[in-house]
Amino acid sequence: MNRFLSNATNRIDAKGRVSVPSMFRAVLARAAVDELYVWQDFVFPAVSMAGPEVLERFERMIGSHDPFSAEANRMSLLIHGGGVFMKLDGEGRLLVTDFIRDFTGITDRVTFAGRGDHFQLWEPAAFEEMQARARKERTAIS
Amino acid sequence: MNRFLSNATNRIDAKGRVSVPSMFRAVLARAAVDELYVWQDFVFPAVSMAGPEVLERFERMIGSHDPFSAEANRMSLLIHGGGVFMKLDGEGRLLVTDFIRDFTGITDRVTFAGRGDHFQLWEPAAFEEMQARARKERTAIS
DNA sequence: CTTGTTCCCATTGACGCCCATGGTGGCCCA
DNA sequence: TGGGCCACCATGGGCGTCAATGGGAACAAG
Repeated sequence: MNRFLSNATNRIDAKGRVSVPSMFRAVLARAAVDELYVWQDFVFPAVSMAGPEVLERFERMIGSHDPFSAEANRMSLLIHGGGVFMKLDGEGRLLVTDFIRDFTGITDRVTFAGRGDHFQLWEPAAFEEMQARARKERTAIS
Repeated sequence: MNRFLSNATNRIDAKGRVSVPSMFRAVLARAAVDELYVWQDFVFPAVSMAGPEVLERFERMIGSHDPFSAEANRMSLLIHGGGVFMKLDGEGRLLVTDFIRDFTGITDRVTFAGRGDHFQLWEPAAFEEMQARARKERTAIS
């Protein structure tokens, strides 16, 4: 399946690197993505990653607004100002930068969470708590 | 019949595997499912399994919301972040991962419970208790 | 020169794939 | 109807491969 699914928690090593779960790397490889667009989530204290086509989608969304509107400005601020490009090393690891740490509260462990067309990096406890809350607040799904 | 019915309890072996009851495997085979969508139930401490079409049903449900809404985000957190794909081994067994254990409390035995269009994995005692409670609280069916 | 970053290589444990065994129930045949 | 044979299911374990992790050394940046 060609989606980002499930969650897994990996350790950050002494150099600040963490392995991206192989399942996610497989999805990226299938889409021939080697440079990741990374942005700070708009709702949760998590950092999201996906191929560059997501950035393009965001930009088209901005483009559909009046470029001088406050709305378009806010969007650009989040999408461009709150985003970076990153690449994985030869072993499929990424460097957990301050950009990621400050926004998520991640220290020594990272929870990767699939979100369909992208995946996210969470501080493990924050992810647990948010998922539990989502389960409670859910309006009937099935 | 092409439904998941009845329940059975199997032992987890030293490598953390457990046989899926042949009755359930037969239903999967008839539906030509070889990759299972597995999700953490939204109500009970059980994980559910079914073919990928269930995930697609969930995703259509998300798709009917504004993709940036908190509601859509919560749903995705459960459906994508709380779901995995799994496959059975050549003997029809599945690996009981931490993803399953942590959520269900399963340790060395698994109760499989048919639920019509899907089936669930329970910690045996939790299943007993929940079934007993359902029997009490049932509102007249017929 | 010092610090942080990237590219390699090493290790260990987990997982996938394969084959083996025992036990139970069903089926056939006498 | 009883006995025995056979098939299938649940379970156990070997072994090769790959993922996750650790660390060295070359390299670039300040």
